[in-house]
Amino acid sequence: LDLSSSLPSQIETCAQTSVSLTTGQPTPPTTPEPVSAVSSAKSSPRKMGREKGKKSVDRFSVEYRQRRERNNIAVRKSRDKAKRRNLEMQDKLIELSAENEKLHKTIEQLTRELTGLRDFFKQIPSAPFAGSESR
Amino acid sequence: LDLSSSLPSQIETCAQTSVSLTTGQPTPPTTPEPVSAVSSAKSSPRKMGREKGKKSVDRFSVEYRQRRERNNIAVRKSRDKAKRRNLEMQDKLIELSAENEKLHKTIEQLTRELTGLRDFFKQIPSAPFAGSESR
DNA sequence: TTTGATTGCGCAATAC
DNA sequence: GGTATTGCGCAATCAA
Repeated sequence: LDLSSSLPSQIETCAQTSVSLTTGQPTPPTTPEPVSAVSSAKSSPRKMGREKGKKSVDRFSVEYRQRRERNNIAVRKSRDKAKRRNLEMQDKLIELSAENEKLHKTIEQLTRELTGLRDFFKQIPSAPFAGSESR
Repeated sequence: LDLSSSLPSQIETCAQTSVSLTTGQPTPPTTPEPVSAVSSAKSSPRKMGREKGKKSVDRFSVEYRQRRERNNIAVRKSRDKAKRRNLEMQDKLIELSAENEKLHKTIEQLTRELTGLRDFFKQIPSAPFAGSESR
């Protein structure tokens, strides 16, 4: 089973990305804290058209960082949840499979008993039974 | 669950961690080709300590970009695979649950038949049966 | 050592 | 305006 779906996507390069944070950490494996220092104004909800107009989100504003941080938490939470769900699903699958097998065996056994009993019935000459209990 | 309402951006955005933007684009919704020009040497496998020493991986070298691109593809592939697996697991779960229910019903039915047959047996006076097939 | 596969993580878009 | 999901790229790590 192998389906190598390789789509010729050459786009999406997104250069730039000098991750290093302002702190200078080139690649901190564990340090989601880029900058604690306030680098730019933010208390002015409106009017920011000044200075580099654009709809830039000003990645250094406190609000921005707070929003990011909150989202990061939400993301983490959501992913943990999904992961847990999948794990539970996996367990359930195993559990159900086992029960299923057991059920099949039980049915086999019951069928065997029923067949035996019926054969026994038919075998008896002194029993003019011809009825069929059900189905 | 609705995910086909609007997919305006075919190409993703960039904007990674803080600073950078060598290209100047802060968060362009469409930036397939940020930099096509080779910005730094890459034909020298060793010796790069000069120039901003550091163990920086030189994020602009061609090799780096190639490795990144490969990995991105691998990541995409891996995630699609995982997603597919979970989806299949979900389907399987539903399927198994249904079968399970059916099996339970079947067992109930068989048990009923068996019981009926046995009762019928016991009811017969002209039959000195005392055996118990099994279990 | 190199390369594909996984995984944790943050970003941004978007669903809710 | 706020959280929850989702796709994506990066980097670390695993596994061949």
